[in-house]
Amino acid sequence: MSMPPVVDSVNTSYHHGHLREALIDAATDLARAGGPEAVGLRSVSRQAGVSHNAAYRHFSDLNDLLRAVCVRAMAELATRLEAGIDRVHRDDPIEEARDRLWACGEAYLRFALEQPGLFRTAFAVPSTMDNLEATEGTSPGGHQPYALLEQQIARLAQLGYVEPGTEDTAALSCWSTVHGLSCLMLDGPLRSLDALGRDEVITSVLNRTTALVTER
Amino acid sequence: MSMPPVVDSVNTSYHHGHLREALIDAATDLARAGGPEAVGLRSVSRQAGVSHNAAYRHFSDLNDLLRAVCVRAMAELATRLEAGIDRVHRDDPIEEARDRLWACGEAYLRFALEQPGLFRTAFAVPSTMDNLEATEGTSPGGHQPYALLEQQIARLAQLGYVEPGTEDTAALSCWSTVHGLSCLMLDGPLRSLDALGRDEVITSVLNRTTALVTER
DNA sequence: TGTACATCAGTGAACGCGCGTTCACTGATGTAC
DNA sequence: TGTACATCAGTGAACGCGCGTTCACTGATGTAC
Repeated sequence: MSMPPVVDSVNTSYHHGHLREALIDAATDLARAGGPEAVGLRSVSRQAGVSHNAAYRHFSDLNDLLRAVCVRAMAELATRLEAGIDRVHRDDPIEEARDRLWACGEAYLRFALEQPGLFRTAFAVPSTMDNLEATEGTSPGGHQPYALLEQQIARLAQLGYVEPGTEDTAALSCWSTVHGLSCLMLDGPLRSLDALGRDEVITSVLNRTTALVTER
Repeated sequence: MSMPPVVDSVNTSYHHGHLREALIDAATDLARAGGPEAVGLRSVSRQAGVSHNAAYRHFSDLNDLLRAVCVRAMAELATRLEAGIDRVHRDDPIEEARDRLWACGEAYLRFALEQPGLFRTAFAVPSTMDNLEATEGTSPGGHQPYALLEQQIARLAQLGYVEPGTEDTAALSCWSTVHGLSCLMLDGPLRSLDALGRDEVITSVLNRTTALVTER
């Protein structure tokens, strides 16, 4: 039951020791560079410097590996959101709550633009055809990013700036807007915008969206 | 210069006559069923009942074919939006304009849910790495769906229900929201919602979004 | 403490698949004289 | 009107690729006695 030895340098021994984690790391690198399409059992094994069959000791098949990478990517997005939120401190609690909602949306968009591969991977959860029970895991509540958004909305509701009973709709609307703008700028018709145009669009849409939530 | 003969029944002759259109039709069928990933030169040729090389007489390569299918899918989306908008007639012009914006969004979401394959295909325009000039075609203005949305916003502005100068932001926000909700329900964390839950979410988010535009 | 053995975690060869693309070809069509 | 010929639009075989997966294997580890 003892932990396998930790080897920081390149492991040349037959037994790897941390292959599962190493494979997810490698898959994340590939996803970062090329999106979920770049994640394959062979490509990942190659990236990890291991024979293409070793992965089967740790994942039942490709989808199993993909799921793990999606979870990792989603967690990375959540970390970014949290960092963006925690950076905001204001004397006025109302101002703080509003700016934190804003920062949450901005971090989401920045992550999408700076890490398009990972962003797409986070949402490329393999279809659940072969794994019915996994359906439960796809409810919005289970997603850390959504939970963070809900917290900001809840805080605003607490301060009386969101009509009671409309928190869910407010959160879903915000999420939709920010997610949609991300998609439009990544793959969609807004993809050809330059950095300046992007910033303008981001600012104006975020202002408009948070204004909807906070003023009333 | 005469047009090739129109053959309605299955064409058994060596020369097809309308192969280009037939290939796009076949590709659209495949995209409808399986999304853009299902569109390949071989699969499409097979679907069209033609040897896998014939496509090269009409398309320079796979991306060329894919682009044609994207255009077709986007046009089909636009047709749906137009139908949804044109169905709305009210005595009060303000009510009409607001309901038309609502209908526009609803048609967008319905198309995404009813034709997920085509919807994803519409936005899966091949990357422009190999075709620099195509970049110009990806500005939002060139998209029929966006143009239709802009018309509704412009009408509301004309009636004094959108602050002058904010039309662009309003349109982009609406588009982002509706597009984002589509993505979240198709591939994303909202995919496991049942029909009833979807309808609730759609209604509440659309109400909220159009209210933002029209009341003020 | 030493040894036999089960178990685990890797390796490497092989299978079959569908793909995009290229090649030489052939059947059909249209045109010049 | 008839014929020769260029052009066009298909065919079918072949190449090379990367993929997921299976198989028999082997080196390393841990455990029972």
